[in-house]
Amino acid sequence: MGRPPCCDKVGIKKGPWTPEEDIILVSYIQEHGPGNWRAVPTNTGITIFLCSKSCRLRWTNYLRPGIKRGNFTPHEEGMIIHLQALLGNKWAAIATYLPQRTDNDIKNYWNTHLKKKLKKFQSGLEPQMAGDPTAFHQFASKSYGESSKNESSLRIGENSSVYASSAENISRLLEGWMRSSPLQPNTNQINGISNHDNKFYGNFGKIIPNFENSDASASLIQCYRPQKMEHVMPSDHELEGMLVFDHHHHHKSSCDSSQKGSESSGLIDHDKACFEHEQKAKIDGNPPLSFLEKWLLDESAAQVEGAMELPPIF
DNA sequence: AAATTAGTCAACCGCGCGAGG
DNA sequence: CCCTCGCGCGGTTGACTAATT
Repeated sequence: MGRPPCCDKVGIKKGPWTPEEDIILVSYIQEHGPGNWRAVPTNTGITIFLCSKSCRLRWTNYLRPGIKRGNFTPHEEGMIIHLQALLGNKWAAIATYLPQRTDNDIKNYWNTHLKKKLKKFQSGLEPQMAGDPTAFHQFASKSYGESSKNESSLRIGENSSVYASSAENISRLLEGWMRSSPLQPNTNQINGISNHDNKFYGNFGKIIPNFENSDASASLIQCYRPQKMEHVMPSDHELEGMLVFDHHHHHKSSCDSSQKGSESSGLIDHDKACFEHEQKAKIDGNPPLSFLEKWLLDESAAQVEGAMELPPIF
């Protein structure tokens, strides 16, 4: 079908996204919820804007609350390897198991890191092992299983408790952020954040009503200060709070799954994908996700592997 | 210090699918 | 049925940065 019509219009700007555009997009989504992307460019009141497709992409891959940036943990790495072996290059499906990561992120990580690792791994294998498609998978299982012991909070089966943590965390964090804003002259460096930075982020609050207490604001701030934010909101505890947004929608989407069509509740792509994937899997005769989850998260996954017909990995 | 190469990742593009007319 | 539209996905590109020469 090609490019969406809105992209062909003369005067439609293409990326990269500016902070101002991000703010407008976030504030719009805050008000209307994600979805109905077609309407976003026209309703934002800006004539020169990015096409709806770009808006959706920017939101899902960058601005959406709860997105974790930075290095992948061994646990996440292991999960990706597991899931890639199971599902193939179904990055969206894989991303449903890593709620904090986007499909784009996972795809990039696979292409830039894991592919290389795999190559290295295979070249370092004994000839007979190199031909064994499960070898890398087993290698991943090991690291995945070991890291799992220390990262139980990331387990899918316990996601609900993770997500159920209070959103107040974000508010508190943001309060701290906004308080140390430009009007306080002598706070040159707070947690590595300069006055200039404070001024910049403090201004978000002026532009967007209730910005300080919004999930999106946390995400937006994180986007623009990825390194320094590690000092400010790095902990899993605090990140958990950000996930409340996702969980709320996820729960909603699961409960409201009977509501067909383009409901304005603003289903997040990820939630939709998760639900659809599960339905699809049931239809296709693939193991339902609940089973996969169990299998994936079972620390004795290696034993199960033997019982389960795995598709060739590569 | 400058030039070159390699690595990373945000963003774009093309395609397919489903819904609605 | 057929067509159009909106959306989502996977592959790819290209700008930027870091590392190396």
